[in-house]
Amino acid sequence: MLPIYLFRQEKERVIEGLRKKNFKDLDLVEKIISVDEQRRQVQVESDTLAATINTASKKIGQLMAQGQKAEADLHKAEVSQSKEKAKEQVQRLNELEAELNDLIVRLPNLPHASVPVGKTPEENEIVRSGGQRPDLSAQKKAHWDLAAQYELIDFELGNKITGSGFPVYTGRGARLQRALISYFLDYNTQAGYKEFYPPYMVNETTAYGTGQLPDKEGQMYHVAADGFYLIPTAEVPVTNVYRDVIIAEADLPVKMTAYSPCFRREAGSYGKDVRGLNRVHQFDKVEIVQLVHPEQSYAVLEQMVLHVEQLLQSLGLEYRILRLCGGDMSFTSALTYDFEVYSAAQERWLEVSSVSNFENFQTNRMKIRFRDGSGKTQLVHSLNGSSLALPRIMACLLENHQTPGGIKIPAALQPYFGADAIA
RNA sequence: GGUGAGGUGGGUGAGUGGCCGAAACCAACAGUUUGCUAAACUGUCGUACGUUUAACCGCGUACCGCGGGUUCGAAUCCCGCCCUCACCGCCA
Repeated sequence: MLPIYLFRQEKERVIEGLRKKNFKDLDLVEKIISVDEQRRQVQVESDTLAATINTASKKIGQLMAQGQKAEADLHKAEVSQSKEKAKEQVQRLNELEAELNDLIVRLPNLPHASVPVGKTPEENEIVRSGGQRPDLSAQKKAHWDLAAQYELIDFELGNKITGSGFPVYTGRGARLQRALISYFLDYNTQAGYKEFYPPYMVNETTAYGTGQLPDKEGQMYHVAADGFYLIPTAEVPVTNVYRDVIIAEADLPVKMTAYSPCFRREAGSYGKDVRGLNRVHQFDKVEIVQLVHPEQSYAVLEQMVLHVEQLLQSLGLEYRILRLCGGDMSFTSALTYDFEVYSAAQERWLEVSSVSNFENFQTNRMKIRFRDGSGKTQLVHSLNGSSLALPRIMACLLENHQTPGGIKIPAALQPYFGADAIA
């Protein structure tokens, strides 16, 4: 959520940013400013009254100690009266604070200056592309056909055991999953990311911290009996590692990576583009997260993009990098780069990674701070990205590296997979 | 699931109604001393909101797991909840 000082000091910038993000309800900004003013006014009154009660109470204590009971009783009566009023004010203050919070939480993050203006995915900006489009003139099968042919993934079995969107990987398909996870994690730890193996269920506070709650409640699986949520991405538990922590400036940047399965209900997205591995309810992903000094976050974002790009290159896949336009960005992001890989058999681009700078939008909520040179606490900036999401990578590996004689495995993966082809 | 113990500042831990935002020790930071390091000594050392300010300082308020209650006054007493630890039971 946006820090309140932005509204007081940079109202115009807030409005301009919201507009770029295609946010409609701009009246909220004025409402927030007005509620904030009320809140401060009430706090001044409330604090003043509390101060007089506190001094009076101390006075009573002294009088009692001196045995001046009658005098003390006089003050007691006074305090009793003020107390009721004080209670009302505290209640009013709490109401205003809650109202303010409810309002601010509804506003998305402000986009960075480099974010293109636009409303739809068509208006995203292609930053660059790379890799080679394969020649599939000899054979061009979609990944679900290849998966069936080599018995790598059993979608029907997933239906039987759980339901649609829960594929079962078998044999060399399962092995390839494991190989990808290990490869990605090793690649990240070699770049200095500390590996985490987080819980796959989180409590409400944690889900709130990264912004899944209160809005995206319907997107997560909920374990009602215990009040837990299945994580939609490792970003949720991993970023929350530092919730309520003041990090020493010398310890920045904090670099973390984690593999986890991701659970997404994908409510409302049935029917379209869901064939095979294109969209599933449970999938695997390796995530990278960084907590950095505010002045460094955009340089770090570029580093992370390069990091993911090189990983993609090592898999021999054709890719392109998009800078998302204001209307297509996520609620929490200030700048997002999407990575898409070309699915040669389906002849379409599939998103396999999304790398974002959230600035202090997440850390404001989670109170992740550092102490700067002058001893003051400041919010750090948080960033994250996928490196990478497995199902679509798997789909593109199968499709793009297929030959009539089998599926070639990229050299970087071979040590993990234990063979150079699936034949 | 059962029984018991407990949640206090970065850590250990004292504090059973006012002199407590909180002792002491450790850690950390700054300085003195020192050929360097270490040791010793001195000092600083929670967070948030508000107020004021160019900014600091200062001042006010709140916070001793969370939420209520009693009282003029609560870390301290009462009630509810959450969590942690130990042991037993069950189990991978």
